[in-house]
Amino acid sequence: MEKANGLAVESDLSIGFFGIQQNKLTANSFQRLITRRKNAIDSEQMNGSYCSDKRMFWGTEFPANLNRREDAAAGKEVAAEDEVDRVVDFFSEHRKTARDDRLAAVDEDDHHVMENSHDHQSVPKTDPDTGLHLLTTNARSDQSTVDDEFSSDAEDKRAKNELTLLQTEIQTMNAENQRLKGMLSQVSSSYTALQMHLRALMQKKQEANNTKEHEVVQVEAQDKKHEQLDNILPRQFVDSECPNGGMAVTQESSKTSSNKRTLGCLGLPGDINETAAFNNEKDGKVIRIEKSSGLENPGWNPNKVLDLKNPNAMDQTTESTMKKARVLVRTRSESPMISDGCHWRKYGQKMAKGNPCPRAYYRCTMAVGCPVRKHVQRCANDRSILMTTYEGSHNHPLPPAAMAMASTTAAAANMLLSGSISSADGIMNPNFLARTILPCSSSMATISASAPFPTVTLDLTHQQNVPYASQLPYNFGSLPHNFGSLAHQSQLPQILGQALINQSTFSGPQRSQEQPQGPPQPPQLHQSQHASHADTLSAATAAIASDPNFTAALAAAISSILSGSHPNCATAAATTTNSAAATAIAVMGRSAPGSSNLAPVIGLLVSRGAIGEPMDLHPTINNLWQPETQSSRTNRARKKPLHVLEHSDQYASDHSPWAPVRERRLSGATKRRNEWTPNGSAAACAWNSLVLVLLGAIITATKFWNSEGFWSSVRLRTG
DNA sequence: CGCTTTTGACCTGCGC
DNA sequence: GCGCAGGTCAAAAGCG
Repeated sequence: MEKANGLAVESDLSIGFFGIQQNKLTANSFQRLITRRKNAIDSEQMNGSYCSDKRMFWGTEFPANLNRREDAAAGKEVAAEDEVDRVVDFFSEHRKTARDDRLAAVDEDDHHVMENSHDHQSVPKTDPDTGLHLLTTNARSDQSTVDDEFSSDAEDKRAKNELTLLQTEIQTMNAENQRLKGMLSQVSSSYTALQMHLRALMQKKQEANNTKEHEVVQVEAQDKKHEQLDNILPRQFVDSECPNGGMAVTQESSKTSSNKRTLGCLGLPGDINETAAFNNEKDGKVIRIEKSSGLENPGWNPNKVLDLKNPNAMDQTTESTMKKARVLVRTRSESPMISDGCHWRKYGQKMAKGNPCPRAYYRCTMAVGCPVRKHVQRCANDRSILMTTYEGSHNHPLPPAAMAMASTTAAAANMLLSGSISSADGIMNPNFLARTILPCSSSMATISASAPFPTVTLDLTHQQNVPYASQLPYNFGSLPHNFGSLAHQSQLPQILGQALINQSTFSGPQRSQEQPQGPPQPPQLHQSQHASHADTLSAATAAIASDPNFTAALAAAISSILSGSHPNCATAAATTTNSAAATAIAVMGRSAPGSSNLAPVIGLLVSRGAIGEPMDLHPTINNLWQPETQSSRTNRARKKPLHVLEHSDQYASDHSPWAPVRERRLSGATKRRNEWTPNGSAAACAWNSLVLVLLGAIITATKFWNSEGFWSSVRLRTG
């Protein structure tokens, strides 16, 4: 091996490949060269490759930006790597051809080198595909140096042109890849919103039509179907975590029937139960595909499509990706659990390594089969900090009180997921991510991504000055002090303003663009008035903080929306006399595109005690309000006939999958136990809700804000 | 008695 | 293959 211009090259063979011919050689030196070349080729054959380390080869012509190994280490995109692979294969093929030619030429040299050495001419071979000049016996060339240099320059230029074209193509494909990712993200968001809407509608319909007689008929029909299926299979499994439409795919160990696991849920429509089974010969397990009534599956998930040839592939990819995204909320709380508006059932507790405090595991019980889980643990270093980690997305309508946390965590998780997809290892630089997403949030919240699970951390522990119940009045009029801690962050208004700028769906009424210095005014709500948004947001912040009638006005506006007087936040904001309320509606209404825009505001109001519990506002949510507990689930299962249980646990409580979990009469003590908001910290929870709402807006906004600039910069840097 | 919480066993993935 | 750690299940204990 030799060094040339500081780059590692493999003797003169590589040089020959690039058309760099050598000078005239004497007979002796040529003989030595041939001997050396043959040794090199023999060595190459023993190693099984001409140039075992691609970096040596690429190092001469392809600088670091096409270095595969370094790209992988830097988190290069898969698509880009594929492209590089293609390039590598492309040139490897040509190198192989050139090598064969050279081997043949060297053999020939052995016979004729002595007598014909002076007469030999290099025989350039032109690749039919690329036009690259592949010289086979350049060492014997007696062409002039001038000709050599001319040929070398031409080949260099040609190779560089090829490289430029390839690099351009890679960049084009990267750009297209990002566009597709963006489209996928949008489709996913739209699907989620549509799914929620569909569930609400179906539930409404089910409530109207679901009579007892109908249920009995339905169960009998299901029994018949199951009897038929039981003839085919000794036992079937219906995964409770797949209450959605289509198929539930479970994997059953051949040794024990209790050892099953869900492979995924197939989004296949149809109303006839079907079951198929096939053996996975590799691990001796039986794969069962169960197709149940589409009407019985509220959470039908078209994202999950099973490839029968590779049943694990897509489902596991999607599922693992979604499951791995976590949102960690750090709060200061003395209560065992923060109030997030959802109902949870504790299903386990475990000592985690490195922390003397146990970790409690909870499962969302607001709907049967909801995949959302969380675990709660106190910080080892600071016991006053409660760390709540959320995982998964709710598959049911949420009460307004739960929307603040849910929308925030969902937005944060989506942000992380959409970003991590573009990196090879799925992990972003924590500091970079935090700085990019929340540049203003150093004292409010921080976001970080960490291994092994991509985790977004919403750190609310810096609000140490936020008074708890005893100090924080239930009046927004007291908010200036607290809100000011946010508002004094000079960048916050800009961020929120950017949120308005980047969310173009809002079409609120135009108002005066002039912002008087005196009493704060509502923000400019039209998207064309981008320039003033930062200022108007700043004014809005002050308006919310200073207006004592904010809550009442906001509640009135929301009531008008719910009663149908106003179809959306925009019109409600336009008609609300209270400027701060109009601002809040406008901001919140745009904070969660595609979802229930009012929900965060309602949740905020509920938590503030301004309006009643959500059942007073929304009949659909009311039906899902009662939590399920483990024992109720267990007992419900015990009391139901076996055939019902075998079909699905979820149907045991009610023959309709849309029906809520059976309500229970709770004793006073139980009710007290079920009070999620701990005594004395309700106001703190309300404050957290407010922060979470703002965080949701910020995260959602910056997701769009940075969708091009941020992620493309990451790609460019690694690409 | 009905319900919740506890807790040991079990499962699964990962690193060595 | 083994051990470890995180996560889950479900029987049993505890509570009102």
